[in-house]
Amino acid sequence: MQEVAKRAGVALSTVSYALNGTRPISDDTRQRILRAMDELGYQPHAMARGLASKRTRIIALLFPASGRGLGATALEIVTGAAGAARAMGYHLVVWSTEAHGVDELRSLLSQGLVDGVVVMRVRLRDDRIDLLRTMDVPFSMIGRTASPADVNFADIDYDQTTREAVDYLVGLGHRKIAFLNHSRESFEAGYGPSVRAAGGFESAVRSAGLEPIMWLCDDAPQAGRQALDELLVLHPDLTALVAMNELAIVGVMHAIRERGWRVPDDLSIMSLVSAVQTAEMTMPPLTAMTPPYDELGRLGVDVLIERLERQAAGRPRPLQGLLPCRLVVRGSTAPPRAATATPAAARG
Amino acid sequence: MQEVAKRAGVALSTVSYALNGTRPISDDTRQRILRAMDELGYQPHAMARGLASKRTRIIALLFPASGRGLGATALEIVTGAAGAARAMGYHLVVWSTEAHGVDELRSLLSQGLVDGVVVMRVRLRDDRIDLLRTMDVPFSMIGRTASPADVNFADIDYDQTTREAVDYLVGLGHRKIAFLNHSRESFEAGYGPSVRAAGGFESAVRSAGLEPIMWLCDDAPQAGRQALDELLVLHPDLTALVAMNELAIVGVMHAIRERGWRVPDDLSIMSLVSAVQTAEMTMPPLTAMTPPYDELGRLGVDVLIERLERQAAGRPRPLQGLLPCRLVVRGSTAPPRAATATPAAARG
DNA sequence: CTGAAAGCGCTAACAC
DNA sequence: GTGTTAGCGCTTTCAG
Repeated sequence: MQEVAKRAGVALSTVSYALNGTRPISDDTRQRILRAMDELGYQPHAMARGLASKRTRIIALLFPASGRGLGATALEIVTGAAGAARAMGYHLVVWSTEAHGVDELRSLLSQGLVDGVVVMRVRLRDDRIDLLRTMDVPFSMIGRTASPADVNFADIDYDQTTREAVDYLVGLGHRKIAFLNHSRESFEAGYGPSVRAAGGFESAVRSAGLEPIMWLCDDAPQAGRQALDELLVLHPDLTALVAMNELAIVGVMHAIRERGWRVPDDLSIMSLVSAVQTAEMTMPPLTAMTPPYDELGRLGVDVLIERLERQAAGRPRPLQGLLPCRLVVRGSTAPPRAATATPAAARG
Repeated sequence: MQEVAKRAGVALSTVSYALNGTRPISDDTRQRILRAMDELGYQPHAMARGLASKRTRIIALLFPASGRGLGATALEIVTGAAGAARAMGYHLVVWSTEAHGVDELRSLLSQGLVDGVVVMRVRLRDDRIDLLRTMDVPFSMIGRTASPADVNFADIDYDQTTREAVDYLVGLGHRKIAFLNHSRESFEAGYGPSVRAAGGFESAVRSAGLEPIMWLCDDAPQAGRQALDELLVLHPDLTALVAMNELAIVGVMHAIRERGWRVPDDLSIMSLVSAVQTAEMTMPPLTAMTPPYDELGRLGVDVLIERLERQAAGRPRPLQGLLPCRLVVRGSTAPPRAATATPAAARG
């Protein structure tokens, strides 16, 4: 740094100011400094900066170690988060502390390595969030706790997403649409996605003048099969199904085939929050509301850094971003058959 | 730290030595120090340690930003790597520099933030590896370049994995087994997995006294369909198929259904390097050789840290770990039908 | 804007 | 083992 200063013909402290923008610097001087840095291939030493400034420019991403149930999903979030951090001049460390619990998180935080934390996969009641609050560590969430009023977060707009899915099906002419939600446990536990999607479904269906049909279903092929059978007993005139559960959909589609029906001719299927990769693993590929997971990761980091840099003094109001899923039409949806004929009769 | 020393009744430097194990310390003293640290809730400051010791205890994971083609896979590697790093007292930062290229990587490395790098998804010829070599940054690879002789790496044992798959099918009684490999381009480019799997297939099949049938196929349902049709023209008595390509398998299975055949009765299907999540997305779920991706990530970190800590002076010899996939039998494989009847005739 | 200087919290060398 | 001390490479304050 001394060398840079010398080469640019300025004081060492001026170089520092130019680097952090801590103090205004004339454009001419800044250019000279930047050139000097370039010529010498100078890169500020991250640790020294961190030690001196008490701002490490490192943030942590807390993610679930469990893995199952969120393969491609979580990766996209990580990718998006890493990209956003990088773009803002931050580094992203990953901490998968779910296994080791809150104590480990506490000790990690005490090391002073990170300026803030992005918490993935928050639960409605979340120890990690409580800890972050009491330790007064800046953080943002991807997802929401039960009471996120004063916190920066990024989440999927489940309500809006479900509405759009229903609207699309209604637009195709469907009048009898069922919603296969997550499991009963998660719904009754108040799990955000389940609850908000249910709300969106009901209001969208009602405003189309239809009757809401919701079914709770575990995420397994066998559960999906059974759900379809039961649904068709109660509503034999069903023409479309919206589902939150990818593995359940596999079962549903198989059950449909066994009846001699076809997707989408006899029943349209729509996957609700489904990553590209899984939507294309079925035959036909699934029309889906695809979540912008990378943007979600990006936004999670953005709101944290916003909090870090601009909300340092006086907290204006939390930044909360809701991202809707994007409709991707593939092969599993179509207008319903003529209402007069049942599928079996129609083909028979 | 001063406080810890005071409370334990020792010198500040002794606390430091106890912390890093830089110098032998009596058990009694160590216990007193540890207790004092515990009581005061002391945590060493990561950045200060890093600055003073020139060892940051942070390593970077370089991963492909591209995302597609490796959803759940890559996540498991990240998870495994993060866990291993954590267990060894390291932090893991993620750098997805593929987009920004080698220049960005260079500047990242110059910041002195990391002690070493784990490179994911290495290509046969890889700029990133070249850069790491010239900058003399310790690194390990997950996967292999063309000439990995002197480097620490962790990779899947494709050869062994393919052998085991073939052996399993031969054990079931199959005598006519085809191998659906990756695309022609990747095979001809010498892409490691394609080439090594092909080698394993050929040698396993030959040692069972059978004829190797390999087909190159893009990773898309349509390509899979076509491949199956073509294969069955040339080898109508095929009873089993081993495939590297998950999306191609989707097409294969669909083509089989359209012929009125069933999996596994008329044709056994085996997925070669298939994550759990995708293997369970089909009906029937796929018997697969499942890669231990989390262990791969873990091992990648382990061999890097080994290099960092023990190979500091005098490089004994590189640590190179090959992990075989694990056979998971699901519903897509079975003994072949009696060889005398073709499937169609058998059912007709 | 300059130049000098005091840390940031630790490591590691030194003399004892 | 102890106690002391000189940095690590930067930020930031201070007087000019």
